[in-house]
Amino acid sequence: MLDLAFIRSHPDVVKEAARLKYNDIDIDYLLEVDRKVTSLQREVEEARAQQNQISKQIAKVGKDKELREKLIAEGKQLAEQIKSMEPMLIALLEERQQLLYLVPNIPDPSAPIGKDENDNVPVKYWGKIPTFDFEPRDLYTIMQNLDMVDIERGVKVAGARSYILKNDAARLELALMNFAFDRVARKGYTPLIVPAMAREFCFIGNGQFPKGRDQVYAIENDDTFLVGTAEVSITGMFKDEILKVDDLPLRFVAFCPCFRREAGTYGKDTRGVFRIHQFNKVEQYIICRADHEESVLWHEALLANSEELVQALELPYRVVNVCTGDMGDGKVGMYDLECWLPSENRYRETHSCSYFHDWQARRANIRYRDEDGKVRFVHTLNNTAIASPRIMLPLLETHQQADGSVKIPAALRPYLGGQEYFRPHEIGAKV
RNA sequence: GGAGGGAUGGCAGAGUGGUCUAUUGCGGCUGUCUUGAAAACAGCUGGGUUAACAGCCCCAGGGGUUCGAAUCCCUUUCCCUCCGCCA
Repeated sequence: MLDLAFIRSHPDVVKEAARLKYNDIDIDYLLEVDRKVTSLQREVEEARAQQNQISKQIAKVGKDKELREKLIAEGKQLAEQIKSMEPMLIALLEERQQLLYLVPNIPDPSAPIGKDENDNVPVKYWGKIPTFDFEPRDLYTIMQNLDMVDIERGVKVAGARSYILKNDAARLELALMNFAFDRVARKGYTPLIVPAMAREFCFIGNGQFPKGRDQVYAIENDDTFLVGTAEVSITGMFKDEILKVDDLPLRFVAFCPCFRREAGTYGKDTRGVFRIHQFNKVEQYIICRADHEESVLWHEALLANSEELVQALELPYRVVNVCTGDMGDGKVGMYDLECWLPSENRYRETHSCSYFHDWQARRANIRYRDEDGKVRFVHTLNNTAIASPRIMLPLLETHQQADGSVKIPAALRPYLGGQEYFRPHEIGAKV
């Protein structure tokens, strides 16, 4: 959410941002609604001020019955007048609020201008693209050979885009979570395990609602929804709080199961476990002072953290600067980290690193008192640390061996009891 | 799931229909005093709205009664105690 005062004074800047983000919000209409709100609000407030005056007089009047009756009649009339204006005012306020939720943030001038992921600009490449002296298998085949996954029974239990990780894949997922959790926590990020279900305000706060409502599972009979990322829960944690500037920045590394409906993706990435409804993720999240330079600094730091993780997993990757049309309404800037996927002979997204300035903070009303005692909205940022099974695609494909086994990167071995290779049923059994 | 009790400003805690539309204490800030600090004393000390304010709004959220609601009524949420169930 942007500052309404900013939209009023810079409508053209906001319109341009909406254009760059392919967002069809009608700013002129918003401003028209806003004008109606302020004029009606003034009328109501003036009537209320009068009413308050009369109430005070009534309290003081004492014995004079005649005067008392007269004042009560006046008060009654004002009460009715206010009552008649209020429904319209409430409706207008609500309409303005809903429109405000749809106004995108202003992208940073450094963000590439473009429509979709094809316009994202690679800014960094790391690692050597692997070559194989055998015919490399794709993830699904590797997992089948190692008896790591049961798609059919997953679908039987939970429907399309569901899966069951078994044997070494199940162990690998936990190891990956632990690996990322440990490594980021050691940098001073506070480890959290946050709720996977959250109330509506959390989703409005992080920007998932109202626009992305169709991507979220609602829990019947309860006012909660399943989160698609820990970011939702963490934003909700600090709703309506005023933080101390000395406590900033708050840095978190959070584990949480994630749920996504993936509505409208039928036929996309249907094979295997690339695009699924439920997965596990360790997320990085930062709340810092309202300062652009500081936001940018942390944005780079978050990216560097993820790069270190991926480097430790010995996975070639590239970083792309995400273009305006692909980055989402709330974001000022966004990097995607994409790992090389041998089976597709291209890079695919495994991490997403964003900064928001105060766009989320305004929605969730998260503020801090700065050194001068002034209350300001915080800045928020987040980035994936590791998401699985998505990361298994590059991991298992890149490190596969001619004999069908998979070599485990050294950095991950401590989390797998020192194991060096995944081989069929070395641990676990056929089901 | 059942029964009961609660929710007030950073914290504690008064206030059960209007006479200052939030008493007071703690904490915090400033000043006096002091070489400095402590103590003592004095003053200040929530958020929002608005171009701004002496205006208006906020006593968990929403609705109602009333000329007037922190206060009365309904409702939702959350917390606490007890019972039941339970990993």
